[in-house]
Amino acid sequence: MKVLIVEDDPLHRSYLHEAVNAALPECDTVIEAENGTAGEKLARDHKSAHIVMDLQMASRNGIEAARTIWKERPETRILFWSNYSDEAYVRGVSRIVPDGAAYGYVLKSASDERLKLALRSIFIESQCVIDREVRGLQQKSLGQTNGFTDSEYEILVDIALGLTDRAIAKRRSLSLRSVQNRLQQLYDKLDVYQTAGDDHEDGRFNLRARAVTIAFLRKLLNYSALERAEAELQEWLDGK
Amino acid sequence: MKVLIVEDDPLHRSYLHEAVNAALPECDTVIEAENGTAGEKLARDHKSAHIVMDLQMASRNGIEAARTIWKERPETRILFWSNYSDEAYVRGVSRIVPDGAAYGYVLKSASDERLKLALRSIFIESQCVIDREVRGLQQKSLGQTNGFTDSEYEILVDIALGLTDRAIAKRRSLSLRSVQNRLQQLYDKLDVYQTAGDDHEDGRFNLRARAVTIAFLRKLLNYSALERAEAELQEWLDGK
DNA sequence: CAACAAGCTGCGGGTTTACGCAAGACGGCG
DNA sequence: CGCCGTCTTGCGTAAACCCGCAGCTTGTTG
Repeated sequence: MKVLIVEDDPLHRSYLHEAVNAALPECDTVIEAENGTAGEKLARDHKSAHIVMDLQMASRNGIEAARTIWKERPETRILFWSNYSDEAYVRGVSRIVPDGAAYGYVLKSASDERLKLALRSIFIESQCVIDREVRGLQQKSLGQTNGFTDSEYEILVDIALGLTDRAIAKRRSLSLRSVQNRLQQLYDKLDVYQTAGDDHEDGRFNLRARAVTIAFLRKLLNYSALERAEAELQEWLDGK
Repeated sequence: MKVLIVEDDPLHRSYLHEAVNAALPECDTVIEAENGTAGEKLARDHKSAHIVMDLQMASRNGIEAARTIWKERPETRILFWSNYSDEAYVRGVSRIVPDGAAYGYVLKSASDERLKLALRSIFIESQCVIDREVRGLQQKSLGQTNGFTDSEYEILVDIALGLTDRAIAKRRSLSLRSVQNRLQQLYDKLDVYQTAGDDHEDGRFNLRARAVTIAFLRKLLNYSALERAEAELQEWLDGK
């Protein structure tokens, strides 16, 4: 059994290496990549079906790498090992995991024990292991309570990219008015109107920009999500 | 001589601990804090004048911690040790360093050697040590070439926060028109108009939102900068 | 099938933005 | 001092945005 570690921080990488050795005696080879691009290549070359992947790497982040790897061989088991549980990451991951694939999401702050357990569960037992904290987010996020619909999230991304209403309408094949409807929905959910009783309309916000800000502060968006969205946008722009 | 390490990743913390021991035999005590708040407290209690500080910590980030520490004792020597050289960080740091203070900025990707050298230079020789890569940014950023004026940066932050033109005008004591002038200046510099010959006005951007996006993608802004700006904004809102 | 909720769309109008034009204000500099 | 560049401000306009109102299309449910 082979395990591929994709992680750009050398300290974390060697820590992982050790953890894998300790948790998986049945593993005979451990290979390492220090960024997403190299990770993809190694995964392809070695046909390795067991990967531990950092999100947030400089060159090509974990989500992108995972997506292409899963596209080639959906049965690959991937354990995401991340510093953060930003909703943006969680959403990004659950968007790309193939049906029935075994994967995991463990925070770097988890104990050695927890990490080892997750390694065994996923790689040996083919079970999904999602960190408790992440799980909470997932439920809230994908359930409708206080969570965002896909369409809401979609426009959020679109305005974060800086598109005009008209451009969004074109991209998503909607009428102008529908786009604006969704925007209002979004504004409601993000509670953008928090001015808390300003008598004289004084410190009003620019709703569109404010929504993006709040989404960022709440980690609904983060750099990585923006980056991916921007790439998709460029693709679309080129396509037509 | 005492050294305080403020760093939330345990692996990095122990690595630093070792590095300090190896580089500074004259150091007899090393204390550790795992977030900014604890770091401030320890710095105060121990009157420690030598600090290694991570930027980007969950609870209270390095820039904030450094600011309050320097406010209390400006002669403190601080070595910032960060994963990234985002312009937002660089600008944030150079904004708070007191006149004549010795400080350093070293990237986590630097070699052991470089780190140890920096530790000695700053803590023993009281010299500033700025990572080459960071230095480059600083020059470009603070020099006028391709860099952003303070007023430009200010307005960038204001629209990123989601303020309206009117609110910005009030906050910065400007006329509406001046705010809009500065915005245009900003749009120019950020090169927001990149649509590269769209015949039929098709995929136009919302300039205001797009500017923020581009700033984020270029790391002129990041989460930490936004967070700080938001805090300042709330202060201002409460104040009047 | 009727009833109803949820989403799409057009119309209309009040506000905010983006920006050209042009008149001061201020700070060097020969 | 007069000239010049930079910054500020007001006026005015076209476009974009926010959003209430209302008619339609669907999918769902009793």
